[in-house]
Amino acid sequence: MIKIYSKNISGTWFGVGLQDDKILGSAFDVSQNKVLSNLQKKLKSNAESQVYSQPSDFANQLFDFLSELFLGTSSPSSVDMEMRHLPIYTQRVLKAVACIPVGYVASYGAVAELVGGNPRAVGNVMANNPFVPIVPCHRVVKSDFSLGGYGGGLKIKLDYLLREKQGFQEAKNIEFEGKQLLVYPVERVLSACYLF
DNA sequence: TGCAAACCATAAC
DNA sequence: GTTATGGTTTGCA
Repeated sequence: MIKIYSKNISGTWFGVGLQDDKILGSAFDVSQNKVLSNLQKKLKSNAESQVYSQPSDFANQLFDFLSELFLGTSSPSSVDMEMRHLPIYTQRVLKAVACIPVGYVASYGAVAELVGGNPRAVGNVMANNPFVPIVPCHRVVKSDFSLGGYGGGLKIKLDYLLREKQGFQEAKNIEFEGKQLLVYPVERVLSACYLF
């Protein structure tokens, strides 16, 4: 049985789907209904789910973590995400994107080079990301540093990146499964945005 | 700039 | 099996 919880933290609704204390999916939105329907859509469709009005202790811990992620004050650390039911490729993309640090962005193409496949395939995974914002899909942008797309709308994506701005200057490499991924400071995206 | 074509994993039929 | 669909990229006019 999948347990679904939701909670409002300073104006934003967060939701999680849990199974045996592992996260099956998470979401956020300004509307509670949207969070819930979003979540139901993303969870394993075969299993039954139940929506609870009061968060469990464990769910509350997660919500605190989610809101820190949302504010840009925490890194996507090691929460137990249940993704074994997802296609292998999807899992690889999600794990790779989870490695992009706060304050940096990577392009769809760069991620594709890292895990195989092509940029559109990466975009597809992002579009169906079950673990927002734990897997920071907002940190994946187009190769020309324009935003690309975002499930909740581009404004949400931009706001997110603004909050995460750290003042980094240089691009750097991060490591994933022995390979390198080149990530750029968020500022690169923002300066591209201010042009219009 | 703008457009067309290639790209490739998924989900839906 | 086959097809349609992208949160892309690249090249070329």
